[in-house]
Amino acid sequence: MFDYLEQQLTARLEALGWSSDRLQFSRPKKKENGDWATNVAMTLARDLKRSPIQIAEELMAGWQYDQSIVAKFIIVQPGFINFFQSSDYLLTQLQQVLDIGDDFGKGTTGAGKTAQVEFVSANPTGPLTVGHGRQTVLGDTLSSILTWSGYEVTREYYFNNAGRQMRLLGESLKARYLELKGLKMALPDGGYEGEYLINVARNLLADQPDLDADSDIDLFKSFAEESIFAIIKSSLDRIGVKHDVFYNERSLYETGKIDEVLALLREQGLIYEKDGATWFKTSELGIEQDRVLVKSSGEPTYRLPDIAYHREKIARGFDLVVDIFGADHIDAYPDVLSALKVMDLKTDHIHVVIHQFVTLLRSGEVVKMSTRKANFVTLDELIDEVGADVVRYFYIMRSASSHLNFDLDLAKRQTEENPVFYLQYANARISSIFRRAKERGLDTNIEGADLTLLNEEFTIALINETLTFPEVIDHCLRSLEVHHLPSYLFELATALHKFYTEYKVIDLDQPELSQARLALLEAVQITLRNGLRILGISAPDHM
RNA sequence: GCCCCUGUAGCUCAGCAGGAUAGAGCAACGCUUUCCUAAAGCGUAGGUCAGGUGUUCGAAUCACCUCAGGGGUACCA
Repeated sequence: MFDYLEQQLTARLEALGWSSDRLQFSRPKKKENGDWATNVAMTLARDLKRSPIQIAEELMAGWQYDQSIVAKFIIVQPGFINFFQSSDYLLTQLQQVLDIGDDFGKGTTGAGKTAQVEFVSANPTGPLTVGHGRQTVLGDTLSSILTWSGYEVTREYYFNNAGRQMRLLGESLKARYLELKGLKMALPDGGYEGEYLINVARNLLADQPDLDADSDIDLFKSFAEESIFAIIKSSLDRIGVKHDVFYNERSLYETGKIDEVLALLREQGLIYEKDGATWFKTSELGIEQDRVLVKSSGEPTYRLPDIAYHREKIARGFDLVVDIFGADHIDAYPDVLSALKVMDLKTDHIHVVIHQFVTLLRSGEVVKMSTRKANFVTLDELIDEVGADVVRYFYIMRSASSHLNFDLDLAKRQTEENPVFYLQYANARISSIFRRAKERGLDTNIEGADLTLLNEEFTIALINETLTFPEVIDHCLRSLEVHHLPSYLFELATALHKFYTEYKVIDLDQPELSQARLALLEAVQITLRNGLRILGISAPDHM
């Protein structure tokens, strides 16, 4: 209908010699204002120096519209033109949902295109925390939206298993290991104090009991890395996330990509040495101060491999690249982009989604989180407490740019009034009605149902809500914000519950009407299931 | 100091490609179950959209300023 209106109105504007540049349509909030509206008459009023109402009337005078799409249109103060869809159109759309089924809502925006989503990317120094969890679910859900829109998506995890932090980790494990053998040894300065490392040390002791203070640190380091990666991957698995590529930063050194970047930047005269370190002259690129790329110790800072990695992302030819970062990484992003631009690379297709922090509340107190300190809450613990479905929903129900308050007590206490269960219940309710309908001997085959019987107020509302699904997916895609989807599904569930209380689906005296209503419920269930599938939340048939 | 995010109902937050009377959940109060799952539905109450100025026919939405909270501003990642 949108396409039809746009094409029709554009033609009419042009016929009158008026500009169609500012033609736009919106969905009115109130149903008395129709299904689609345009404000074009008001935006033209200034240029044409006439009243919006007059303009609208002249524009629409004598319009012969397709009655299988548009039922009527009205011109109202202060100058809106409101369009009402025909019931033919509505029911045709509904029939299409039934025909398309599991594919309802899929878009073609990304057809034939590739996308890469980088998320989590936590180094293997500790279990995933509640903070990582947000990024995990955000990235995974966004990936699903992209897949749903036709993209071929690569979910990627970038990690670094070398450098100062990993060395500290190895030393921390060594200290824990020796501690278990009764040898008092202090953790290194700034070392990892978390309990999980004691467990890793226990496993190492069981595996290799003969290590001592003189043993090679690399041994501890690699054992720690393997153990912790196993923990991380198990958390990801529990929450239903699977990465396609684990990209090791080290490979950038081995293939010489790091040196290439340095050479390219040097060619541009943007590299200099000072105090034994190698500096990137970011001050020439509009950034406040210069940055160190290689420390005086010879080790690069994280910026250099980040630049090389993103150069590789571009070289790998993705049509769309999305980085999901926590707010603490916000500073690196402009450096990386400016470096890429200096190297004459196109960066328009690289998008960065920055999510704000998760504040965890327990008993009304803010829980401080730090991987290196002992007191943090892991994603695993969170899943243990509230379950994977609830965790996934809570993480994406808010926009990424909002600070997220995750109240553990509330999440646990409220399990029965949780929005997740509200959605799942809507789905289960439909399944239940179908089961009951069969028991009562109704024909639950919806083929050939007479949809024209669906004409009551809340029925129409439910159909409209169902048909909005593709627009919601599109909105998520354009904004790279996934929280619109859970909001929408919640509204759809509300419309369903409302419908359920108003009308009886199973009515043995009116089998045709029952069949038509079952057909509608089928369409609603298709939509709920498709939506929940994207969110990675289960859709049980019983509650 | 500078950069990013945020400020909307008691609480948690949607809405922010400018549109018509600003929404939801929770909390509060009241109502609905001989009938397809009440994990539901309906109603009442609750707002100077942080404050100010500007742009516009029209601003919660855009611009600028101020205030408040969070994050960053490392030869940590």
